[in-house]
Amino acid sequence: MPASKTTSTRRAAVIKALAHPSRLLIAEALMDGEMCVCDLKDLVGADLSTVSKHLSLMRDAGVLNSEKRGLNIYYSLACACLGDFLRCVDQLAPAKGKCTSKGCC
Amino acid sequence: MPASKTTSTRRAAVIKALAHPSRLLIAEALMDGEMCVCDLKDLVGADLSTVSKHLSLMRDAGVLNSEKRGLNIYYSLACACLGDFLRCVDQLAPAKGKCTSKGCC
DNA sequence: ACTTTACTTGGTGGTTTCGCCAAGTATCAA
DNA sequence: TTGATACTTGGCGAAACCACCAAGTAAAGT
Repeated sequence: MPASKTTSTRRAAVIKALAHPSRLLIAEALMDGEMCVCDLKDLVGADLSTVSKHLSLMRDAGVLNSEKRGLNIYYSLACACLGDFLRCVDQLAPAKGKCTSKGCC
Repeated sequence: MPASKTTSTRRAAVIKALAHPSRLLIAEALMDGEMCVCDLKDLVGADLSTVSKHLSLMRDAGVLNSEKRGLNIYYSLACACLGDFLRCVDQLAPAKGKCTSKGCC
């Protein structure tokens, strides 16, 4: 069945939440487990408010969950499937050449 | 191993190429096989120049291939992995609720 | 109550993206 | 070679995005 326009729009909103270097870096880091905002700030190296806005955006898109414990707010991946997602991305943007890795295309 | 900033930037560039409703719609349509620009124009419902620019962007990002045959230029997916990619996206943005489908999370 | 720490929200200016129109290129047919 | 079709490229205004600063909120310690 062909995808409808509304389906594509909904999916694109999720993809957009990952389509920024800092946001993707955050998501990749969270694959190893939850982190608080201050740790992610150090990772990204941007202003705290900037990181916070990235995190809110990703949470609103459904990519992240957040939980407050004491003074800290811990963010975690909403879904463990990010690895498959990135495997596809890396096939599309190989370091060199075109889809030469095993099992690709 | 943790992802580096340059890795995230390279990946984000690919993801960005799919992070737009019209571009994603195009990619989804091409899962069923190649199409020429004029067919994709009808699918998207935008100006021909707009569609052409979306296609160029996706090709430059490595998502699409293009081949000229006669007057037409046929675009096709560069990688068959898009299905896995979208499966993950749909888990992140379920129509309702949170990751309730089988095999998710 | 006051301070500190951790984070969010509002605002702002600079950059990027987006979609259309107009003009250009390339291929094929007559 | 003239014309038609298929697509690309340049340019422009409108909208969205991004990163910082400043100010606000919330929990915990003193």
